[in-house]
Amino acid sequence: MESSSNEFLRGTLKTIVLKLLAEQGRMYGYEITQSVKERTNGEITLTFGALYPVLHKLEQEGFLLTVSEEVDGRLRKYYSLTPSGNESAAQKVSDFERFVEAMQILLKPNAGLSLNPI
Amino acid sequence: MESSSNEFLRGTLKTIVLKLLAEQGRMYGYEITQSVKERTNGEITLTFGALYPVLHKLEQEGFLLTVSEEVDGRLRKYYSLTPSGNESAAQKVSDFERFVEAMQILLKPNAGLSLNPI
DNA sequence: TTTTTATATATAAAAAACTTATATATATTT
DNA sequence: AAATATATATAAGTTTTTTATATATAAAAA
Repeated sequence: MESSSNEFLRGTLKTIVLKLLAEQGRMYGYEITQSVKERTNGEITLTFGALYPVLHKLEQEGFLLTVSEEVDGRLRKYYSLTPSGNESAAQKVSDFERFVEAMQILLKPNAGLSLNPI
Repeated sequence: MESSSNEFLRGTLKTIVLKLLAEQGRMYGYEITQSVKERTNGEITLTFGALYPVLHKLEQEGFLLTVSEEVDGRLRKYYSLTPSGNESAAQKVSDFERFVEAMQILLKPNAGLSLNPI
């Protein structure tokens, strides 16, 4: 099964959200999912069930501010970073880069691996 | 708090274990934790509470075989890959590489980020 | 000689994260 | 009129991971 959902996404959701907001200034939930999908050509897909709890948690932690606006009769909730949210964004991105470097050490091509052995 | 434990490790545990076994042939649990710690200079640390359930799950799924051996009066449980475990290892490593590429698109340096703003 | 550290596996309880399903509602397209 | 796209959100359930605990031997240090 495992659907199209990516197991590696676990633990990176906050990082993605913080970084996008740092870059874009403000975004609403639906916009975040669409942006991630488009920019990664569908490779990474955020589900609403995962995204909204993360947004609420980040807000609780003091990393996000929200402003609700009515657009075309629908309510939109814009999220933007607080100063500590901005710090956290930069920190998490650099933490992720370090983690990936460590993973590359472990996963670099070596003996023993072959997807299609003869 | 968040200890030394890495949030990004979530979702990559199976991949690490499968890849190490693909490379080393066979390893025991303790050896896996030590190997990961040494090779990543302490950047990635696997806890036993996380590792053993993963090993047992991979065994259940038919990816691992175990052989117990007594060494110096202590019991050691060696894990090695089945053919499908070997396939899974290669698959997961390449899935991870794809995921990282997608993440790099999202996290690449752009406007809005500064860890130490003036 | 006793305690601590290193080696070695494992489970249980609890917390956290994530998936899947569901609810609600408007606007646009077919 | 129905389906699709836009928009936010919660609840139930599952999975994953953390933290704590249990057990045991060997070697090193105090």
